[in-house]
Amino acid sequence: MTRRKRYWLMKSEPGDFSIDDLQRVGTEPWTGVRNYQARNFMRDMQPGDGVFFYHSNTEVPGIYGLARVACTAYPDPTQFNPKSKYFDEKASPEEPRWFLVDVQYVRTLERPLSLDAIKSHAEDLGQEFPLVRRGSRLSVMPVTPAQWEHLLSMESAPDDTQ
DNA sequence: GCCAACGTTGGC
DNA sequence: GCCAACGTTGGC
Repeated sequence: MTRRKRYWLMKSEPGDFSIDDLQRVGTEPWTGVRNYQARNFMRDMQPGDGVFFYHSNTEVPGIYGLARVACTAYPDPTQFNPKSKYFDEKASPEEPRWFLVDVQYVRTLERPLSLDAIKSHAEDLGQEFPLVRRGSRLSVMPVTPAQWEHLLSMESAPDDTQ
């Protein structure tokens, strides 16, 4: 069963785990997502899907790199570990609550796409793009092929906002 | 560090 | 099932 490649944006605090960390390790299980909507998106992912790696909670928030989904979703092991800060006492291996995918490094952007720059293209990206919607805290979100192309083109075509 | 926006929890 | 309280996210 194949389907067309999809695209996603995944947020991480660089102090926690940055694109440089991903480059170092190559592939990383995306642990710790504890939001149902974000979890559902991860369950929709398929190997090969494209990922924008977004740095949040940092001096210049924005897209810093590209990654790819490395596997289909499986239970997040941290939910079963009482010592983990992501432990969930209501989850069990028989009935896991939280799922994740492995994310594989592709490349670091030569010029990061700052949130400011992305916002300045909100018109082209469409109002439904969660990242530029006010108050959106979603840490995993879908990106349409058109949005993916547009954001990538911004990397090579710096404009007014840079 | 502040705080607005949002999701979750739990009393009723 | 409502909704107030609380905790978290994340830009600024």
